[in-house]
Amino acid sequence: MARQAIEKLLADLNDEQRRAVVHTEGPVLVLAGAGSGKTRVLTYRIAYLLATGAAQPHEILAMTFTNKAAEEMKRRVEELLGGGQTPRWIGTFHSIFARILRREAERLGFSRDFAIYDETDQLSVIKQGIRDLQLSESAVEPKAVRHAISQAKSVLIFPDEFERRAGDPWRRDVVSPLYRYYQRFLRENNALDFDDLLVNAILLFEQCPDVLQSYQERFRYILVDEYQDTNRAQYLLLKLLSSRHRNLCVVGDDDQSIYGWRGADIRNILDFQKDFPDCAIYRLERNYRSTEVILNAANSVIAKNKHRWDKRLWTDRAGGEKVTVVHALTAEDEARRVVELIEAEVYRHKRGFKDFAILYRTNAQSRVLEQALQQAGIAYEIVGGVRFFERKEIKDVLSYLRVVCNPLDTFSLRRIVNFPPRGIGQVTIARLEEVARTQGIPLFEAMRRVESLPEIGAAAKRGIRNLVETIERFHQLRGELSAAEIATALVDELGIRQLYKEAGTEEARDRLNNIDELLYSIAMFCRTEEEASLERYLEQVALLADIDSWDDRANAVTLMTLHSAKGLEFPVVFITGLEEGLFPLRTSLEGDLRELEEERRLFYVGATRAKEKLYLTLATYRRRWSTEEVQSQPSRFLLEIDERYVEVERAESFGRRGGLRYAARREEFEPVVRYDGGSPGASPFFEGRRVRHPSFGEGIILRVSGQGERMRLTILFDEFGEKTLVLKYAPIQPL
DNA sequence: CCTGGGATATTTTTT
DNA sequence: ATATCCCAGG
Repeated sequence: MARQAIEKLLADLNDEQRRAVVHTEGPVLVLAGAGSGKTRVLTYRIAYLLATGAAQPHEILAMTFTNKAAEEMKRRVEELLGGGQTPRWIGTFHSIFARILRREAERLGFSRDFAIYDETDQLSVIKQGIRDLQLSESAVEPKAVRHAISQAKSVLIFPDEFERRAGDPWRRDVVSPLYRYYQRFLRENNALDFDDLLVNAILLFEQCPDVLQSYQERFRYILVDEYQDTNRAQYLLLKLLSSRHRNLCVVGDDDQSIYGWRGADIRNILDFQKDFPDCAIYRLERNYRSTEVILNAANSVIAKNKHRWDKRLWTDRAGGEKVTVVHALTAEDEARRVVELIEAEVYRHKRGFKDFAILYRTNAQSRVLEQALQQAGIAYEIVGGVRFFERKEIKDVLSYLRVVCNPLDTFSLRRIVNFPPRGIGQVTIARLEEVARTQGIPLFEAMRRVESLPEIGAAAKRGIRNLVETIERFHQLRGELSAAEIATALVDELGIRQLYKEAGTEEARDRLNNIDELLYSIAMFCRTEEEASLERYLEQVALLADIDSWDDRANAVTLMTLHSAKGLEFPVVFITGLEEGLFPLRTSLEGDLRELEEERRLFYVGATRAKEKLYLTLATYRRRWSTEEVQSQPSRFLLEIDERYVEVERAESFGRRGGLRYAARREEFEPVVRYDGGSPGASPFFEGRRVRHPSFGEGIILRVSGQGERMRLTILFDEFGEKTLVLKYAPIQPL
């Protein structure tokens, strides 16, 4: 490409960015603060490598954290180079190695149709293991076991070693046998979980040096985004793949490491310098995103972390509006106030709804916010939460497709065996499983032999015969028809749409719509992908992140978790639920300091998403799941912000009457560091207050007794008369 | 032996 | 508020 074009490319960058881009040979570590243009460095680096002819598109491997980031990177490289030169190997660790494993599956002794198990699948396997191994069901927490197994895998500890190392009884007698069971189950079902995608890639490379060598040769340049969130297995993969050409460029920020609970290991940055002593280090410390006020406020909080490298982010966007802290009484008030503030911002600064993000620590917080936005008629989009692909009807169809691909997937098979209902109940399934176990064959094989099984009733036999026939027929068709054709024909033949249509309820209509949406998504996939097999579609779905399905062009307010917000930016950001116990989350306060520091980094990530205005909101009263109401103290993060950058709004009254009134006194936050101090503050429930109960309707409080969650209310209901209810158990709402 | 209704337990973040 | 579990009816 012309020298001119290359110079034009480099002209877009500042000095430090440019140095990081043109330093193409050898190991490079880029320490890039929030908003310092690290994605820019990566895309320009790829464009530079291609423009200078240093690399062909297929010789570049780029790892991102989400599929969306990968798409974005491809798009921007194309934009810079005018298309036709897009690297094919840009993606998440999981999708890249899933792809490599499909190519080489046979070398590891499983077939390339392997299923990818998500968390729900994993939990079901573990639950079954608890039953099969006759462990005490009440004493074992499946989630904890899943987590322990996942952690072990991410540092490459397999069942044998796990057993040897298991110190405490829980690991020795519970996790260890379950881990063994779990791995066997996955293998028998031709399935891999997320961790296996990485672990097996390592095993593949270790066992087949020729395979490793071919990929080492191929990938002359390797780039990694969000390096601070990689785990041990990912690090090893990078080391293996880059050892031939040693052109490995990683970009990260230790202050934005927020996936420690998933095995991300900050040591990866330290070890990078140890393993590549000749590595070049570039620091990007100029922030282009936020105002000085926002940046300094965020910096003052993150500075409280002990375990970090000192660095000083700066910006030339001097001044800016102060960060506004909004202290509401209840979560509902908080939501209403957020909506009011959005409306005011739209009016005052002529903003569009897509300029706003509302962030929270837990998905459960989204509901109240959603309701308030709905009432105000503001368009919004929720990222994550109840995921589309986790809805029952979607999982049903996907399970069918999975079984059609891979009949060994007993787990999906069991899910669909009686959907739509075909007269096969638990007893029949149990008997078939018994047959499978005693004969040492997969469940599907047992079902194929149903004719010769006297213990199965005639009606059930007919159902099973039917199911087996359908699956085998579609399994055959896989080669001839596209994924979309198979899915449509299958849904048709099973009468699933019919089923929901006949039900006629609101819920059934939703489900029907979701099915149609799924079929449409498969059709789109077939149109855009080169290799649009059913396997590839299922893989893509399994590896989808919440953020991947976010439509960033819609003019809507975005609601999402702080984790999902990583890497994004918005003119106006609300961080909600800033209460001790919620953010930072209670569990992080009980564990060691590192967990609290990770929460603080999460706060830092959230705050640095804002370009022009940051709001921090909290409520004194919040319901955790449907009934229990907790009273909380302001988050310590609020106290840690340098007060020069903050203004405070505190709601004094309960709302609507005359609007909220505010006092701007920071002392109101002064420290109550413990979460469950339980000082009796203002409760929303007092004599004379009108309230609503879902079954008794509206009423007025006559008497209040007790404190906190044991508070008892005597209420005179308009229609049901006088009743005494315990607040903890009754979903009573103030009006 | 299957089905459906009601009771019960369960929420941290996610590839 | 939702998914899973348990029991009674068909």
